[in-house]
Amino acid sequence: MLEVAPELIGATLLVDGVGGIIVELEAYHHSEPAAHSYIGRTERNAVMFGPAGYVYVYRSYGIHWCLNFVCEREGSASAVLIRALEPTQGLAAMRRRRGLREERALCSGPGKLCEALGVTHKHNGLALDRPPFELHPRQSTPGILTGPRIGITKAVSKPWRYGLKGSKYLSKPFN
DNA sequence: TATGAGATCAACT
DNA sequence: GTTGATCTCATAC
Repeated sequence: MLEVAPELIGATLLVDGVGGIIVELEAYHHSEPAAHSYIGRTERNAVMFGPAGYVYVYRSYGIHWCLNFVCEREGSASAVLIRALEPTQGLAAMRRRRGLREERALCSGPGKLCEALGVTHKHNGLALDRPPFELHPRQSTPGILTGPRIGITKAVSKPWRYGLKGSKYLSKPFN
């Protein structure tokens, strides 16, 4: 999973033809307390215990949705949280859903990203290679930054946050 | 610019 | 009953 996560940086994610380039994500593994799958399989996180290439969506703070890709590794439940995109496709649709905002604020965070792409719990458990999802591998290897994860209260120090170097669309800058 | 509160709900204890 | 992988807006420097 830690090998797969950086590969997704620079890839293009589309939902129903709307989306962009993944510029930031975080890795979660069920062996560390910050992950939802840490405690074990429950109704909510069941998708993470399934095969790779599926989407896990959950509600955060009662308000927002967060989008994850399941990355199976040796049968363990692991996933990457998609934290930010660089919007490239369907800008008009994203603005309509998010309200009029500056472009760099459309997808610069997990909750914003889901709202912009129209992702909700209805997408939980869907396959990444089937409609409405589309995932295109990147063409070249970009500069990748790593750092501690954001917005969690456990295992804060693990440097499992990945970002696209120099991107203006990160939820928060890397140091 | 920086900090702080409020929104709002599903899953967990 | 509590908590959280968040965001936005208001108020205070």
